[in-house]
Amino acid sequence: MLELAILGLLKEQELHGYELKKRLSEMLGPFSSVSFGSLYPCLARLEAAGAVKAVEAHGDPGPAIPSTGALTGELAAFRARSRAVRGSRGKKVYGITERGEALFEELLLAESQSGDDDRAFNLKLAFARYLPSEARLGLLERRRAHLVERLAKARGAMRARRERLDAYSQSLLDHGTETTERDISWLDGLIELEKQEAPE
Amino acid sequence: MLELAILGLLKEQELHGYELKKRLSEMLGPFSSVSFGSLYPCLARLEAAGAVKAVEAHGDPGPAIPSTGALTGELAAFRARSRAVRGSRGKKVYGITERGEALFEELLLAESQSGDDDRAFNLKLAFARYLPSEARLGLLERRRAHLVERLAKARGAMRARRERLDAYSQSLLDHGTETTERDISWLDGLIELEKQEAPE
DNA sequence: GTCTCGATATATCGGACCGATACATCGAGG
DNA sequence: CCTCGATGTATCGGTCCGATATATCGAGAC
Repeated sequence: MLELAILGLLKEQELHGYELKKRLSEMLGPFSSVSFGSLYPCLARLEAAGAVKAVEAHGDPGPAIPSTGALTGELAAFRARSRAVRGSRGKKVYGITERGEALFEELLLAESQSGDDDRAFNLKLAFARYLPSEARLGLLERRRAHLVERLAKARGAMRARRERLDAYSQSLLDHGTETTERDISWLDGLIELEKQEAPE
Repeated sequence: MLELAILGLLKEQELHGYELKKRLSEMLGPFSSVSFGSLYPCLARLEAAGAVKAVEAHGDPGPAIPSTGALTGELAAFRARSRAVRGSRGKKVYGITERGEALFEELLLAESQSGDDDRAFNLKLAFARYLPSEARLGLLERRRAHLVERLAKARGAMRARRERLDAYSQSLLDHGTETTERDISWLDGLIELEKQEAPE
């Protein structure tokens, strides 16, 4: 799912990894932030897949690299190759390719059958402006259905086992249930808005 | 953190993997449930570390295994070895050891500097009855401080960048903020209760 | 009686993501 | 000049996950 986030941000603007992480954190809140240990490998994957591409670092091209001591010809050549694509502070600025745009669409539309459902939904909603209205509505309603199911299962479990749980676990479960209810109300608000804006 | 959950459940009762998963799901709600792909390797780790131990499967010892066709001596010997520790349906029932009890205490007290903070807190709260009152209060107040900090950071980011975000992202962030506020209120309730029960 | 189906049960595999860590450069301030 | 903190890229080991394979058991169909 990180792919989706990166591609979505690069759609608007060319960025390097570090900046990408900052944008991501402010987009999804300081919770659920992304680590470099995921980000850089993911960028490498996307580059290998031809979905993003390191672009010429615009702005100041940086000083000549102060070659520290004697460099073998090999290393000097490598640095020369890097220089074309790295900015002043060794930045590698990435841009999205056409393949990347296509991949973005695909990921955004995909029924997230896999995994991390909360994270995936939040991410998709953050890029919902790229979806046609009916797909947006579908996303919201699928999410709502999911939460309603969750809630039903939680209530069932509570009815069956309440007496076996101590006060802390009960409070935890109650709070979780309440949070899910509020999530559903919030979704209802968004769905309402969505329908108003596309009535027919 | 899965270790903590497993040890906590085995503290109360000897269980096998499948049952462990069910208990875990009902303890933490149907969200944030644990997969077998984590559970079994984790049980193996704990067994290797001497924190849990496969115990004699009580109840019916199961029928003689209907050895399907010809078995090599190797395989027959292996099955014989397993038989001692597996119940009727091939169940492997685990119990906690003294090392496991010690590990549980350690994990429960540990300042969860690492990782998955939400999950870790929920888990610890679910086992809070094993903590002395002041440690419980510490857990709650550390969590509260964490959320307050989160909230401050989120608000700061919002003030700075609100105009750059579309309506969907804004709604997402607002909802997240509100949820965090409610989490804090909930914690305040728990802290209040805790203080009433141990006033001096 | 036997056949099939769903629940019970254990286990492994590849992959995503994380925290820790290492390393280098830059700018501000002492 | 020098150190310190922010910027910046990258890798490593490990945890957890979903998918999948495999096998047994009990209930109900027929």
